[in-house]
Amino acid sequence: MVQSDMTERAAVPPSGLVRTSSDTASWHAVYDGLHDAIIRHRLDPGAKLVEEEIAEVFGVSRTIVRAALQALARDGVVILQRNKGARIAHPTPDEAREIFEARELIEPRIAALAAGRMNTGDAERLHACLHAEHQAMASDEPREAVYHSANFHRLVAGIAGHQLLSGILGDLLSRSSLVIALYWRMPQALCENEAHHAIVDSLAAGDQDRAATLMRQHIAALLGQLDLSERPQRQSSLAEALRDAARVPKGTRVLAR
Amino acid sequence: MVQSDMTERAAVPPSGLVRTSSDTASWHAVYDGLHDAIIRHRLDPGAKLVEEEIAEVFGVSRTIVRAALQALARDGVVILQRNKGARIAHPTPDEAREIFEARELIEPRIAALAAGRMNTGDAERLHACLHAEHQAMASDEPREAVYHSANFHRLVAGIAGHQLLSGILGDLLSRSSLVIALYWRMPQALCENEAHHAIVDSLAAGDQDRAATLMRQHIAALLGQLDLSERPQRQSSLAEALRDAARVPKGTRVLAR
DNA sequence: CTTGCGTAAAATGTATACAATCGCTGTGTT
DNA sequence: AACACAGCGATTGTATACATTTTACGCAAG
Repeated sequence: MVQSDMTERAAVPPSGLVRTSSDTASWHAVYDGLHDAIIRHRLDPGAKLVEEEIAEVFGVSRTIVRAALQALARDGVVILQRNKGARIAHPTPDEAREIFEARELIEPRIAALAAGRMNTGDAERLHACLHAEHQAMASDEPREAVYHSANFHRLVAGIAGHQLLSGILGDLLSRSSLVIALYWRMPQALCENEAHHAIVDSLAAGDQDRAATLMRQHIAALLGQLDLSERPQRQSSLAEALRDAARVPKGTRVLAR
Repeated sequence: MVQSDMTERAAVPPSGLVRTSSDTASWHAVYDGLHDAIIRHRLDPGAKLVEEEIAEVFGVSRTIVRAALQALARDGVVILQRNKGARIAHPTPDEAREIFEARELIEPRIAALAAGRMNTGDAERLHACLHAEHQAMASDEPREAVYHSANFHRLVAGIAGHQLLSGILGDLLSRSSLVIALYWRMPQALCENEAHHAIVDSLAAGDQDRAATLMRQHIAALLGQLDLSERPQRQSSLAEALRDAARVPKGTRVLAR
């Protein structure tokens, strides 16, 4: 879904019409590709992002890649260190807590707003999302399930119709994805998408108070399922914990499946 | 406070030591300069920002300026349009409402957190800020007063000790500055910094509930003092409303006083 | 006087070249 | 064997050149 066949350079347009314009900034493609790879856990927290490699994969110059990395850095999913390059963010337990505290503050309001603006199409989309999440679970693909779970929250935010809060929450959800990759306790694998079902019900019923309450409880429960016991400083600074040698064998093209 | 004497080029370091390192990204200087100029209303909403001009003022290449502009765009204080360049953002009434609604949600929580972490130094700084605001008012400099007013909220956020929420609020405050420039009803000029005094009192008393309540009421009052009656689409798209001909006479160096 | 078009100037988009820095590796010393 | 350090390759930082696009201007036709 990232890109079709970017291994071979500039991707010449099929027809004669060149259409060089495209009113969206050209780094959006790189941004989207990296963002997707990050929140779907195809790149691990802390992983190094080398500009040249990314540029080659997407068939653009480092100029464009840098713009994309800077945007991702402002989203909080990438960390930029001067002269040291870019890495996938690696939230500390404190940061993880702050992210979920912020969600606990914002999402109940979003749920309440959404409850007041639901239409049939919205309900349909929410159910489709829940179905996808359930199916991923059934297929034993927890990564996909977590991804769809986050999408559920994005959908609700879209329904709420508050551009600003939706945008803020979007960033929080992206970072939540990193937090889950790091601190999620798998044990009770079948989390509790019951919560999502209950939220959909309250939304469909237009019950703003109940939607807000359920959402707040849901976020609190999620936070409770994280293991935020202080690990040591974690890789980086101590010989980089063997340079991730195990998970990225050596010259593995870590991007582009 | 932005820069000392930027009319003449690159600001050569005073001593022989060149100090090329500086672990902060080099576009920060440009970012800070522009950001300060924007939130202090030295640049008006909607104003064009030409890369080459800015580059000349700060003595850097367009590469750096572009990075700064992109960062400002993600803050929501600058708008980037492909092939059309950058402009100071010009929030619509809807966006203005959303900004203050978000503040109404977030700032009470921040106030409550701050009330639980006050120390004497904090109280001192808050009082100093209030004093600066009052003095600016007395000197008939409403711009400065509004600036210090925003700083008051930034200070409270700093005391709260929640990095994430502070960061989010920082962006909201920057955008609020634009909203105020556009929609503030001056009539009752001496706004009501009584509200700020009352908030400081509740913070110093460590009364979390009262701090939260007062803050919520304060934000609501601010929102009420805006005139968000729908103006037409406002400049841009209709011959740019004469290209600001009135306020920027022609080749005026709009930056650098 | 207005409208339309074509050319020129200005501004932005992108790639590339080169400089600066980092981090690894191998060599020598204690 | 452990450590320090010099050198080199890899990577990032910044400026600049060039392509593309927008915008401004002038001239002619209606």
